[in-house]
Amino acid sequence: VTIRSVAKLAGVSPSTVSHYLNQTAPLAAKTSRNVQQAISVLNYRVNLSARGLRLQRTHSIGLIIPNLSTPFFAELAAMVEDALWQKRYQTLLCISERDVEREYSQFANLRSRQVDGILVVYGSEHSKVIKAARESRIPVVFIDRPVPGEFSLASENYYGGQLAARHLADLGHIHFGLLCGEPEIRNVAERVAGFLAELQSRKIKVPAENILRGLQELPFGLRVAELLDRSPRPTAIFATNDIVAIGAWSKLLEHGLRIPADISLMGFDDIQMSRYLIPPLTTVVQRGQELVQRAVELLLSLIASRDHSPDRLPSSIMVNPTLMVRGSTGRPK
Amino acid sequence: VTIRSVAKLAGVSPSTVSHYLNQTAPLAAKTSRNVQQAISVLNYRVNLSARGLRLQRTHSIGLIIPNLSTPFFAELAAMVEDALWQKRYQTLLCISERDVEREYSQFANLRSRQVDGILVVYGSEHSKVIKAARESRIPVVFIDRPVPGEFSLASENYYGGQLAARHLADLGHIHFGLLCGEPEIRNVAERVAGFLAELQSRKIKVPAENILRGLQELPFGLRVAELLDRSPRPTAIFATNDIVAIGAWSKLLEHGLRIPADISLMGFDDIQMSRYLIPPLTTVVQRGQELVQRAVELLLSLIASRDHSPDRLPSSIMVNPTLMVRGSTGRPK
DNA sequence: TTGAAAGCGCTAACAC
DNA sequence: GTGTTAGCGCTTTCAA
Repeated sequence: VTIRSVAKLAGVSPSTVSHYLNQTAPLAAKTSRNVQQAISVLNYRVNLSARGLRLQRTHSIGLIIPNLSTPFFAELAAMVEDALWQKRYQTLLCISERDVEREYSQFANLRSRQVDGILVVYGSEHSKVIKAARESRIPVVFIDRPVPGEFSLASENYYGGQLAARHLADLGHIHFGLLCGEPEIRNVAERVAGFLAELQSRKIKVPAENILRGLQELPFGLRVAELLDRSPRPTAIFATNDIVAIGAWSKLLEHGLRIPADISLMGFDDIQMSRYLIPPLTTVVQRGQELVQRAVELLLSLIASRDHSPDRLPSSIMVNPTLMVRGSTGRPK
Repeated sequence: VTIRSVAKLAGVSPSTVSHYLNQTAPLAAKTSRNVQQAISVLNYRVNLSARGLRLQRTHSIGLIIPNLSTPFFAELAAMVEDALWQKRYQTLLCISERDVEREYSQFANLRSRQVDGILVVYGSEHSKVIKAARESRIPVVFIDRPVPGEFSLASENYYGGQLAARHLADLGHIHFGLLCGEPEIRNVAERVAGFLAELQSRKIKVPAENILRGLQELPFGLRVAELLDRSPRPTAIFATNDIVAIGAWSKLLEHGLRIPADISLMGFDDIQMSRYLIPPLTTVVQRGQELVQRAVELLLSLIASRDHSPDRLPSSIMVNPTLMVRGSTGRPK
């Protein structure tokens, strides 16, 4: 059932139906009614594939994201879908698994599908998508990391690391343990750098053996046990994301330690779950909602202005994280 | 850059380029080379929007899912994206938030976009999507609940509830507490029914006051504290999903109870996180990977056979859950 | 082995 | 106010 069949039934031309659909010309009341009738009789629905071809606009956006098993990413994805749905855009989901090749071919595929724009939470510093974005004329906005020369939004991770250190040091902690995700991930590296820099400015050193490295996933947090053997034993643990902190939390409880009486624990991200642990997790809040909101607005405005205005200059927007003090941190004994 | 420009540069006709692209006719080696060259010079990529219009096949699938904040759903969504990507299909993501109207308009929108098929994890027993699916000719497969008269895959939740009860009763438990999600969600109701039926067959009664009801989300699990006041105090707790069990787990630890020495705890789903708690959670495994794998295969085969074969008869495939005994359950004191 | 031509369903000048 | 027509980029007979 096409626009033609509707036109035929209503006794008008296809273009009249189109005008009715898009309110692109005033119709006689009677004509309007006839068309409306025909549409509902036939249960007609516009073919967006055809419209997309004609308009060179599909009203769809590609989202490339490393995974959904990291709660922070799942939350981002959901916020993106919601923001786009509000604007009547369809989300095309691509999970890259941080695989550079996969990510790249997903990008190419999205372009082939004529999406109006692409949102990318990229997976690796060696992403080929940046170059691809630069070479194509399609609007792309990067989320979660600053990308020089491209439109991007990211959290100021270094500052977030500083916030964490400041909070713990202000409480009086001197002996620290760190659970660091992959140092190749720049966000992680910056959180750690900010954390250590803040401590250094207070003349506090963290011994190298107190800095553990592993994947940014829950099981890595279990390795916190290793830090308990150090002497002096750390009185505060900083994990580079919440999910690792949750792993640590679980292990610490198992060891019979009380949080925060015996040991303080901090994370980074503020995923939903962090609020509900007992004690709830003190963390550095990445303002995901703001990141997504602004990214979507930016992307849609780039799309809107694409044909009309001259090229806007790319810029990286940095969103400052904030400190959320909950129950998992306190003064050292 | 279109197929025309490629044709022009290569000195052939558009149809020849098309034949090259789709290997739908043998080309002279030399022609092939020319076309190949022109394609790479112009960096041509086929416009899938146009191809979709022409072929009446977009190689895209819609996925409607209640949310991504429930880890089980996030895992399902990721598995769907992956399975479809393997088959070179694009996933169009729609999050319904269990909102009947939203879900319905997402379904309609997906149809307008000419997706080849739709996968729906539906949000409510009053979903309008079932009716819509029945009235449209588009292949639809429901996941997570059986839908009479439609293609669907679901876990045998009643049996899963029985498995849980059997395990706990076999360990010698007599006094139980239940944390039940929304009873309007049929899956939940069936898990509970199976659980209670199995106990009843063993002449074990669960007092009504030991059955708490709430949302299937983590904070509800915290209410497990209420069950600790009952006398006799329950020695085993069954939650209708893992995330609620995790909430309970956290609260129980806070109360200084040892799991499973003082109290046993079971969940349902087997989300990734359950493996990493300490102690790891004994749970009923919903085989999400199998659900998704079979759903995708079914959907694609429906799509493939749509024009050729006669209509296949819809059927509900029930996947039996399995028991995963981990550390959170043991004999009562 | 290649090309001409029609058409997928829609929109938008432009004419009436 | 409404209709005619061309064309978005592609595939696919059918003919050469």
